[in-house]
Amino acid sequence: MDVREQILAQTIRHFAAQGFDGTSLKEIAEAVGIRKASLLYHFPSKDILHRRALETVVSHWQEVLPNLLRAATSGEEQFEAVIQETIDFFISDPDRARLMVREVLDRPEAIREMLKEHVRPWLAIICDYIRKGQEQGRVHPHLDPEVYLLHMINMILSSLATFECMGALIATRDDEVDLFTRHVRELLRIARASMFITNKNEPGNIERSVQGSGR
Amino acid sequence: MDVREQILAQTIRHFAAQGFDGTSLKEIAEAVGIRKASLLYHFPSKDILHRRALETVVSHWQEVLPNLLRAATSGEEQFEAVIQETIDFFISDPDRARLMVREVLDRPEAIREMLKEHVRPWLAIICDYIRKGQEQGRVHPHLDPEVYLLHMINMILSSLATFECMGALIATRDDEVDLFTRHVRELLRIARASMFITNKNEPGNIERSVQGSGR
DNA sequence: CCTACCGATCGGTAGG
DNA sequence: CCTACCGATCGGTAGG
Repeated sequence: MDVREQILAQTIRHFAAQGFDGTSLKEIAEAVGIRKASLLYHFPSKDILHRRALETVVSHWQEVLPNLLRAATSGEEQFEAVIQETIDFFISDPDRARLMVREVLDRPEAIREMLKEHVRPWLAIICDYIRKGQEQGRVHPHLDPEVYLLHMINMILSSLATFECMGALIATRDDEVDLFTRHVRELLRIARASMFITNKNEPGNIERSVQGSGR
Repeated sequence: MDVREQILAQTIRHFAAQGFDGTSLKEIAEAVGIRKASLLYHFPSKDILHRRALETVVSHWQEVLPNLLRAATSGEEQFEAVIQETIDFFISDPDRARLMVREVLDRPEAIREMLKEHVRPWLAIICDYIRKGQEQGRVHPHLDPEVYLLHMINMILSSLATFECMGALIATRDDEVDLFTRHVRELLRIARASMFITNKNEPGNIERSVQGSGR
């Protein structure tokens, strides 16, 4: 891995843990093993470094997104596959979720414009499928598709961003299931139960997400 | 309102919007209309100011919490009253939600200990009522009580903290219902539909929350 | 509650 | 990729 990539990786790590204002260029440089002035040769300002770090996360996401949408073109299993893929993406590196939540809090206007331009069109497509499900009587008639999806995105992002801390509220049980697996399982159950009209409400298969985390 | 209260109010505002590291004592002092050195007479360090600001929010919450629990002592309506009260508390000042989410990201270990000591005992009480509901067949048998509550707390907190930004993803409709009302309505619907075994899935009455926001 | 001031650290530049 | 350095701002103190 070349220096530029190392800088970006450490930037994401540090910004996710301490935020933009809480991280100095010196910290990042030393985590890479160079001097601050050398870092500023690769990225001429802290703002530009910040922008490039965000682009790294967002572009990874935009590579995955088309696959999600292909899976979302029909019924119940496909919908769950989308939720599962989204969860997997952020499980594979929780710093992505933390960075995005911080960004929403720190620069709401900039993210607003980004969402409008790059996320809302994709959301509209999924909403159409949800409305079809409502016409077919498979999806709860009172569900508000746009707002439902917003809540799911928000729940996935922030529950993974805060799990390490908020998990302290969950009591350990005597069975073999670890906290994180229960967390993801319940997340999927809530998404499913609040969407579909059905009697079956089993936990379902989430083996992939468990393998995806390294817990 | 005396100076000390003004300082705390402006501290909560600024920390919520820009975070601890992104806010200087000079900014807070000038928002109150005094000099930085005068602020440091009332609160001898930035860390102490931070602690007092947090205590202000948490103690407000702890005044409200017993009322919630009293409402939570039985059936379906009571449960919804608790969710509604929690939502109302954070709607009445969204900075509370933003500050708490930031705190979880910035100081996870400190918050972890706080949650274990002050929140987990209350949660255990609510969990018992959920388990009773499961025995009576009113609550989904696969629901994981602790984890479910964690997701609800997280969803309420972070959806209100990020609504102003994330709301950009919701398309405006032609009817009379504004975005924020739809947001809270869907939040309640998800909480209800993922918990109770029932056919009725109406939006329900959320007039209080709409009045509580000043939108 | 103020003015005046402190050392430390910040992001960034010059020059090699 | 480095050393050496810049002005600005930070949290905090002295003294009144």
